[in-house]
Amino acid sequence: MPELPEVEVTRRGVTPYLEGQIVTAVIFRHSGLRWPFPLDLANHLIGCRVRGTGRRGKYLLIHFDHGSLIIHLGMSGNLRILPLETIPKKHDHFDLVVGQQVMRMTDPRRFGAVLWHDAEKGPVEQHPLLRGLGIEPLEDVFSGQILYQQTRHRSAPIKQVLLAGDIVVGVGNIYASESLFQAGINPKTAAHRIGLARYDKLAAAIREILARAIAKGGSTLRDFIGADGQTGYFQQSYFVYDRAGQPCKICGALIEQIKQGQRSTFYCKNCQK
DNA sequence: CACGACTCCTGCTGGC
DNA sequence: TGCCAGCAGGAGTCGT
Repeated sequence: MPELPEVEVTRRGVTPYLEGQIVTAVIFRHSGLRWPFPLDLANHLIGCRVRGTGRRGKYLLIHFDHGSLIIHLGMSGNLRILPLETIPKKHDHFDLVVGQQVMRMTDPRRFGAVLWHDAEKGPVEQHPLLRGLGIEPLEDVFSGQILYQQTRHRSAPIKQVLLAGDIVVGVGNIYASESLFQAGINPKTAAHRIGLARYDKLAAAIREILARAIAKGGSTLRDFIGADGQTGYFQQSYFVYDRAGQPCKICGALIEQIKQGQRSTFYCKNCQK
């Protein structure tokens, strides 16, 4: 269910239940997801106090004095806060028990991850998975100028450069199509052939679309489940994503669907040049 | 360095 | 109605 907005909404949802609380149990019900679980995690965490949470791209961070838990939700993961006695279901793989609540991770496709980063190895931002990540799209330093500078040697289509995450993080397959539509840029355009003015529009579009999705509580994803278990009302608010063959909401031309790097891209031939 | 193909896994949908 | 190929919101890794 990820995309940056859903991860951020999840982070905000679980934070009040975690912050300042003492971990009383850690339970794994599977040997691992994308990578093996840190099976000795209980030794690191039981009796320790959660200092706060954070996020880097689509990685959710739970900070302790001596290190950080790194959680990725993959394609199908979610975190929920549940009463202690809640019986786990088939794809519930990881529990972090804090006080009278359990933070439970569910992930049917198991593309997610749970990792431990020890503070002795330096700040968590230096973790191998986080080190190479691009800039945060909602921070002030993100701009069209950055996109322009960083793409001068990138001949790949702009859609794939956005998804790669090494220039800007958190723009997933849905919001990549949506932002390119809003900026009027054809997703097939080679990144180094796009000028500063168009990158200014793209940066603004990315920022606006992600911020709006967060404000709506991540409800723009069909099966997004928030930390409180609310499924959110799915609203058909996309301009192009998943609308192949339907009329463009701006010009009426039919929305095209193509494949780029094994992923579907949706765009309007007429509005995006 | 940059790019593109491949891969992990389960569940659901659409076409026959 | 039933079956099954194909596809799904991610992203690390490897070969070129």
